[in-house]
Amino acid sequence: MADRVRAKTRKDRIMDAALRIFAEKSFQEATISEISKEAGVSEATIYEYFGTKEDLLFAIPEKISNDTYEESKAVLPYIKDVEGRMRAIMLSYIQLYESNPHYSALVLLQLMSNKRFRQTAAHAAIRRSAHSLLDCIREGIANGTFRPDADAYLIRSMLMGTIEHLFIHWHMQGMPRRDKTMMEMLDPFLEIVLSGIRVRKEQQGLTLHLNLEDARALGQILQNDPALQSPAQSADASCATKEKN
Amino acid sequence: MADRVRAKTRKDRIMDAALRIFAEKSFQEATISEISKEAGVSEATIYEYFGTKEDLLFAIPEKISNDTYEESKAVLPYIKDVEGRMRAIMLSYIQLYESNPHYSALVLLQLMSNKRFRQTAAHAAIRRSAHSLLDCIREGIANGTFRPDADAYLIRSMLMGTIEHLFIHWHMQGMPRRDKTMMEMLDPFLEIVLSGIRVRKEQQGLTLHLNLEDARALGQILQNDPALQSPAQSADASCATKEKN
DNA sequence: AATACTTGACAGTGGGACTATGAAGATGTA
DNA sequence: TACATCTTCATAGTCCCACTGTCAAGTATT
Repeated sequence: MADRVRAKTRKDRIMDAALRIFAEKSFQEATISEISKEAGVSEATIYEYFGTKEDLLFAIPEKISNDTYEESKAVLPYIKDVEGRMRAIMLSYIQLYESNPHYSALVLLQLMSNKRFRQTAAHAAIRRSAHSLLDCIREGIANGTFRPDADAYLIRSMLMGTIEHLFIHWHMQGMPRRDKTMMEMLDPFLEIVLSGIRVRKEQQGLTLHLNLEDARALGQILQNDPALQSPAQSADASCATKEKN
Repeated sequence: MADRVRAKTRKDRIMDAALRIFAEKSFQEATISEISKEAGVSEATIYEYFGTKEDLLFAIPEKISNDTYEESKAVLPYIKDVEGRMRAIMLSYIQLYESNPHYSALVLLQLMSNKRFRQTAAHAAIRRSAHSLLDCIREGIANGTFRPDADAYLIRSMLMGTIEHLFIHWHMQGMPRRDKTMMEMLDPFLEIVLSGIRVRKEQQGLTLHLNLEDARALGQILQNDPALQSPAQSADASCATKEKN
């Protein structure tokens, strides 16, 4: 029993050391002997737990990927509106990547382009997360939040691709430079994407774009109209008016 | 002289073979001996032209990256409006990636995450292309096409990140599956991004959103107004009216 | 014909992933 | 305490591959 615990910490020590070294150097440039020294175990022990160097690599992201998916699966049902759910998913991605830079470096720089990684338990968890984002978008299209001609796959690629691109460059050109945090960029980013696929609220009615001159003229007309003299100065609550600048 | 030509074709044969093999397997799994057989030269010859396997890798994308940049540099000045120029850049990316799948696999899957590649001539050319996209966005912000609070870096990351994401997945999960071509997705994609950062045309005036009922009431009022009896039934040409569905 | 340059064949060298083996501990059980 | 089992380690060795060095055989160039 104490045995099991010991074994577990040993295994974890190996994975911790490997994560650090794989992320800082790269999978290819890291050596098993280096990892064994860093973890304080012998090389043979590493080969006992993980058959090959690549198996070790694939084992590392498994736990964290799974936990992240399970957590979001638990939380998402409580968020009713589609956009809020999408925002929550994106936020959890950003937080995951930002607070585990080694993990994100590993996944985005080393694993993303590895064909064998795609047949891995860790990748399955990542795919499930990505799928829940796709589901949100589809639901938004189905329930009339988003335009029916929106391409759900494209939207998801925009959301994920942008975040991944930002983090890849964050990792590549040394992390320091970056005036804005990722978190601060999320809402402006989402607003651009979502505003581009939302169904316009006034779909059933009419939209008038007036320049200042014309607006004044219209105001005059309405003021002079006898039908409007009795109520307050504004016409009706159901006539939404939006000012720009 | 004939010597030089021979040398050049030999060098090119090596790079061609290497590109194919690096892209189909991967840099790590490819061997020099394999490339030498495919190119029909001896291993020693490869080491003569390219000092190391990695130097060979870095040499491959140099020409095509440079040519692409030079071509766009020649064409872009003829496109006056910023959005058209941005579309041209994106289109050239897509065409480059789509018609040279080996090249895009190499750049997106093998080189993107290689720190040493960033100090390479090929990467410098890629950076210049990316910079011209950034310049377009900044110009759009400066000349009032785009909103002044738009984040040029974010926009560029959206544009590049989405395309890269789409192509990475195109390469990874076997290229077949994909009902729409990348080209068909470009305009819907651009429209989402651009509509999210454009300055609204009627910024100086007023936008009225009316439901059907209110629109009819307004119509009544305008019809009854004596000031509007003489001209045609429509108010004024400068009053833009847009109908939705 | 003579010289210089290019290419190829081949034999190493070294590093690192992985295997095999047996000894030394650690743990559990009678 | 004695014995059996399981884990860890150290060591030695295999294999593969990038890379080096050498030399001989072409192939221009003069």
